Amino acid sequence: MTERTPSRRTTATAPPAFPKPGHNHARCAAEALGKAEAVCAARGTRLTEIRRQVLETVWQSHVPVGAYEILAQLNAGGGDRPPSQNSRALTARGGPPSQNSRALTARGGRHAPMAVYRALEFLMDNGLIHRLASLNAYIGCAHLGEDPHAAQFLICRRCGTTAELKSAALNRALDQAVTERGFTIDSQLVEIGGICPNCRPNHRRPKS
Amino acid sequence: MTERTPSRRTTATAPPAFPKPGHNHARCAAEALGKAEAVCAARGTRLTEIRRQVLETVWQSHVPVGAYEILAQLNAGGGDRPPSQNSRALTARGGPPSQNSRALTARGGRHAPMAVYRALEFLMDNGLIHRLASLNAYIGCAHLGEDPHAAQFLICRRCGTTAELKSAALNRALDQAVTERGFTIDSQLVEIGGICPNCRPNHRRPKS
DNA sequence: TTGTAAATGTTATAACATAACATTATACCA
DNA sequence: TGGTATAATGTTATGTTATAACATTTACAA
Ligand SMILES: [Zn+2]
Ligand SMILES: [Zn+2]
Ligand SMILES: [Zn+2]
Ligand SMILES: [Zn+2]
Repeated sequence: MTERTPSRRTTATAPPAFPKPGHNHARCAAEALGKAEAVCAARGTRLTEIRRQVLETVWQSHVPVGAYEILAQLNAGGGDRPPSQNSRALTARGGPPSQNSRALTARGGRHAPMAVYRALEFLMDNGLIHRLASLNAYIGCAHLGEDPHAAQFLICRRCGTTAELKSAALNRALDQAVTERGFTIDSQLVEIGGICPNCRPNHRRPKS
Repeated sequence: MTERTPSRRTTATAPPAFPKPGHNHARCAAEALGKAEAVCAARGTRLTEIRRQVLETVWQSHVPVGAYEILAQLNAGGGDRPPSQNSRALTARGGPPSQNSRALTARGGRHAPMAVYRALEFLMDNGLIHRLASLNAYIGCAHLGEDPHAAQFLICRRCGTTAELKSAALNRALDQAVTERGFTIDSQLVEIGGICPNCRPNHRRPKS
């Protein structure tokens, strides 16, 4: 790999900045929902009410969200949820002891876990969300409308914010290292944990 | 077992071959156990009986194994190893292993899940095994004795055989792609699914 | 010996996910 | 429009993976 010289030319892809704390996230979500509609229309699949609700919940932030947390939000009244704190990626699952999930399945909420998992499956099948195996959680796809793609993720262990990376160089390196061993890739899972630029203000930036 | 003579001597970097079906795996396991002893001795940690049993179970093949499968094998007398030097009466409740895991915790097996998870935690902390997040399963570390390292895994979806890769080039590419975004890596998770050379005999080899 | 830290035992439950079948909604055609 | 096939959702139950909390035993050495 050559040295990265910060050339002024805007040749390559635009700088995919890590999601910043103050950004207009309502716009992220609105755009994502809009594109999701388009994707489903193009594919002839139906973005039903519950699927849309789950997708909205996933897009409430750039922090991955677990299936049962989605369920809780749906059952707590769906749309006008309070800006609840991230419960993942922090050391503890702070907060009051969650309700008994078995009780929820019986009666008490409007939806059972199956409803959420089915919606998540649909959204993944249609390339609208990704699952993060290291967290057992889900996040909206940052490259909607593109073909199903292998993605990499950067997960901040402090704030939980997760960015989707689509590095061609990384994919090349991966492909080469693997092919050398006679292996044929079907799927890849790349999840990088660490500290994001927002959580380490005095980080060394590639000065531009 | 078609004896494929290793015709040419490898010239360049020794290709860390994917584990072959007919290889002398008893040797893999024996070596791993031996090195594990050394590692623990060097670190001043104790490779106790149950930890050794779990490590042996993990090393029974190159296919990752789940915690509850390890538990079942332990409780089935899996490693029929004489309990040497352990005066602790093994609370000998004989009896057939139940299917129900909850029953196991109560009574019926010799160990509860906690015992296995604790052993797994110890083995991971000491760099003796890795956890595969995409499978919720565990595999012996292929680079024992080296410092705690970031590893990548190639997982055959047909035979389950999993190889540990330690590609410097891949790590470089990863590091660059991540650093460009101002991210600092703590941990990495790279799990590649696909077909291994043993399961695709007519693959194109880098014939030299 | 005896105190202490490490290890293990024990019980309970949390957290994540799927199987199986019933019911309702939707689309599409006659 | 009505019928019917399919998709979607509801419902109940259970499977699978992992951890919390506290009791007891063991190893080790002062
Ligand atoms: Zn945003
Ligand atoms: Zn952060
Ligand atoms: Zn082997
Ligand atoms: Zn294979």
